[in-house]
Amino acid sequence: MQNQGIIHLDMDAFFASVEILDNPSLQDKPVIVGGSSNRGVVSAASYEARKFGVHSALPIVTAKKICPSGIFLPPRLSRYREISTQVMAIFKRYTPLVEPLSLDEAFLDVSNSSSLFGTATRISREIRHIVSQELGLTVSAGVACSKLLAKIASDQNKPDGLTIVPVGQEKEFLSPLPIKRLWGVGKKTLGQLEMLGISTIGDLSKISCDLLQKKFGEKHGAHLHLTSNGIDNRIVNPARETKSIGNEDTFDKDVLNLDILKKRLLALSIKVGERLRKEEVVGKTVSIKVKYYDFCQNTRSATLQNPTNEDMVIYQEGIKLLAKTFAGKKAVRLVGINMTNLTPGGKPKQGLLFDSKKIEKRGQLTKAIDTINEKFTNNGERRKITSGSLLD
DNA sequence: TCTGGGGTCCTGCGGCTG
DNA sequence: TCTGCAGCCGCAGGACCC
Repeated sequence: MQNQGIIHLDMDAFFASVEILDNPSLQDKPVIVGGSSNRGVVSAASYEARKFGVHSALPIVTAKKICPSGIFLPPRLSRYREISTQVMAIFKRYTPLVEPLSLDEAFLDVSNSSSLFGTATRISREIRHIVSQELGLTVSAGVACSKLLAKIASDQNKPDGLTIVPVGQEKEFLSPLPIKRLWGVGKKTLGQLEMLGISTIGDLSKISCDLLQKKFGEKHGAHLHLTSNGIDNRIVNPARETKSIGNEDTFDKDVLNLDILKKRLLALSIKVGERLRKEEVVGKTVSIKVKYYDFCQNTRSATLQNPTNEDMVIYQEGIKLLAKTFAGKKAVRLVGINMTNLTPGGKPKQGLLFDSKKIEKRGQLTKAIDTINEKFTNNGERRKITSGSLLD
């Protein structure tokens, strides 16, 4: 018999709840956290705002129309990160096996914690109580024998709910649920499944793995078959490595001017470089993303000879890639830059031997700039100074 | 409604290499 | 020397998640 030792914990309307926590006069008001410009979307909405139909990913413009009394606030990511660290620390009092999925949710494997703290159900009750007492926030929990079921369960009784999937009743729990509740079923897959006349997880579980693989590809098909049958053998992994680090920005107005695009790309390269150095990793593949006014998008990537975390190297490669897109010919809405192929290493690898002094100097300069920015930057989100050479 | 920003993973294609 | 093939890898795009 499988052990019912997996808990999924999910903070309720996290960003909005933190805003209310910091400003209690917002209590019971429709708080909407989202992008500062009218081009943004909703990141989080309080349950009061949800009564108006506001939900995450809804365009801000629409949210303002359907909820004119809404209190619209820009996101304060550094504050949310701070609270998230405190929440995760509470989780870790019960088990070292905590796998954060994002700032506001995590899986816990408490299979080996029962002698100290009792059953998974008891632990999840206790955690919810402590988070509420110590931080003033509510969290919903799901308890089951697998990550898949725990995650679906935590969503059953939101907000401030606890759902337990008893061992042996996994199929009964899953069968009547709509397929969109399944991890990996988004808009496209949902449409295709509906065309096959499938509406519940129970319906899907009756379809052969072969057919699903033909329709959705080998991996995705097999995944749908297994999960719809309640099979999920993934373990809780507390040490998941970051695979990529990137930043992107949407312009207030579509941009045709290449100089403006390059300047934004520079600012983004600096952000990415800073983050790589902070994480003490170097990246080997640079990718850029360009989204045009018509929402078509291009991605271009190139793999460097030597991995780097230097702003200038990232930027220069980004510029080369930008030249391979329609930027400058077609108005651009968004530009982004991303590093993948990450490996540990604080120092960028040297390219040519005779460049070693220059690289060392550049490294020292970059480090000094990072230190100054760390000291003086507000919220860690806006860089105050930069290396003049980067602007050449 | 008019569509962000941070990611992960997968698929398909084409080039390179043995 | 040329051709065909398989396997690998880089690249581009897409779907999905929060």
